[in-house]
Amino acid sequence: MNVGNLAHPAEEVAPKLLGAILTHETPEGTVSITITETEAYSGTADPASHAYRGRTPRNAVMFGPAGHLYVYRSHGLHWCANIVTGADGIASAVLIRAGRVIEGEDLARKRRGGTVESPRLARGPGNFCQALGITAEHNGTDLLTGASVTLSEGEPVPAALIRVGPRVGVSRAHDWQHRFYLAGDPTVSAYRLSPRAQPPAGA
DNA sequence: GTTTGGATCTACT
DNA sequence: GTAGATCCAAACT
Repeated sequence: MNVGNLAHPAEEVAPKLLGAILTHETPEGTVSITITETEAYSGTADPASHAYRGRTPRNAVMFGPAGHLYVYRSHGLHWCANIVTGADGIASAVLIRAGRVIEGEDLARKRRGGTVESPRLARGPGNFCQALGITAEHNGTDLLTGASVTLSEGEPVPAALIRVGPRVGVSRAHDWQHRFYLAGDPTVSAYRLSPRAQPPAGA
């Protein structure tokens, strides 16, 4: 994974991020997680995107250059991490929904409370951030300039294992085929639709 | 200044 | 399966 690859629309970058590795180095230790599930939030035309209503102080990072980390708090409790993609000025980002811990599992489990099964350590956006130790202070971090959080290329993922599906947990445009995940991976959650999601037409 | 809604997760029934 | 926890930011009056 490199800057060139990231400077494309989120829906193009999202599948390429599968198999990539996010590493967070802290005084406590290092945790590395292979990304197994992503979701694309594509510009101001996406009703579910934070950038839908234009640039605001909170989502300003999304409008910046690719390769930065956009962290925000959801429901007052959880942190969600996005990797900003697209050219500078284009609000495009990929939400990291799930991953598999490949290094520092003990530390990740400790952050999650100590009694979490391995496949669950980084399952779900909030849990992913918790396991990796991502908080608001990492918002705006440049993943490509040697900060504590870095993005690196993992083992190539067979294209046949990459699946596309509707987005989960969003209240609008949840049927956009912008969710990408590795087929059969135990760390990928089979989440229900958001309670606020609009029911399918005709249901 | 006030209100409302949200890209979630966990626990309990 | 269902409800609750819990905080911030954007939009509106």
